[in-house]
Amino acid sequence: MQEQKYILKNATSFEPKHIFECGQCFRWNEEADKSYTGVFGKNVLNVKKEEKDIVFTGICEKDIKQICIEYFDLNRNYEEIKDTLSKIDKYLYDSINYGEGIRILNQDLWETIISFIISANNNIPRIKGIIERISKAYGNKMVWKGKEYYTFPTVEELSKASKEDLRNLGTGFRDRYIFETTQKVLNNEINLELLHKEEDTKKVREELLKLSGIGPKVADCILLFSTLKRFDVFPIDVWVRRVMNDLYIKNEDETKVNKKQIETLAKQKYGNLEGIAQQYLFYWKRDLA
DNA sequence: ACCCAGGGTCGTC
DNA sequence: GACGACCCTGGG
Repeated sequence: MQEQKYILKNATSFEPKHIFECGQCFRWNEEADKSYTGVFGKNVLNVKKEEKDIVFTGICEKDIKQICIEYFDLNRNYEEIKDTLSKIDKYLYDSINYGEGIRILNQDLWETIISFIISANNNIPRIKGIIERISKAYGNKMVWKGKEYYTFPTVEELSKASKEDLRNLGTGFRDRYIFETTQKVLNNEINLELLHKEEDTKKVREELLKLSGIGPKVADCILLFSTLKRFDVFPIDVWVRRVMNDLYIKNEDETKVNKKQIETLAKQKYGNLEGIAQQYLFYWKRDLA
C-alpha cells in the first residue's frame, strides 16, 4: 500500500493528545515529536498537529480523507456542542476549557466491544498491552516505514483463540468473557450490522448486555465510543462517580453514591449530550487526580 | 515486602 | 439488590 497524506486546515476542536488520551481508545501511541500513531481497520495513521493544521499521514485501504472524516467524525460541529455544554455550569465550562480538543471517535464496533470487555477492573497500560498482544497473535501484519503493525482480529480470526490462548495473552479472568462473546457474535446470536440500524438506544443497550463481560458501564462505553455513536448514555466508572460526587452530590463516601442518582442527575443537567459531557469531565478529573 | 487500585462483571445469597 | 471474588501489573 502507498502512503497517503491529508491536511486539515485551520482545525478547531482537534487536539491529538485530548482525543487519544481521554480514555476512549487504546491503540494510539505518542511519538517523540508529540504526534500519535495508531491502527484502526486496515489503516496505519500518524496524526500531527502543525500550528493550526492537522496532518494525517499513513497507509490506508481507501482514500485517506474519507477515512479521516469518518473516524474522527470531522463533519460534527464540536464548537456548537461545547457552546451548549459550557453554558450548563462552571464545572462543564472548566472541563471543556481543559479538554477543548476532544472528539469522540467512530471506532469499529467489534473492536470496541472486545476492548471494553478487557477494560473491566483494569488499568489503561495493561489494557493496551493485552489488545496489542491479541492483535499480534490473531490480526494481520502491516508494515509502514519499516515498522510492524497489526490489525485488530475479525470475529472469525479471534474465534481461533481458545480460552487458554486468551489467558496466556494476559487477559486474566476476562478470558471467558472474550471467548463467549466471540462465539455469540460468530454464531450470529447478536448481529452487529443490525445493531446499527436500531434507533432506540435502550434496545441496543439490552442487546449488548446479553454478551458475556458486558455490564452497564461497558455497554455505555461501547454505545458512546463505537460507530453506534450514542450520546444519550452516561458511563459510570470510579472516576465519574468521584467527579459527580465531588461536584454535586458531596457524599462522605463516594463508593456509597447511588448509581441511579448519578444517572438522573446527568440526564437532568446534560440532557442528550450527557455522553460527551461525561468525557470532558472524565478527562478533566482523571488528569488532575 | 506488602498493599492497593485500576474506565466492572459475574455468581451467589 | 447487596456482597465478595476475580487476573494481573505498576506504584506507593
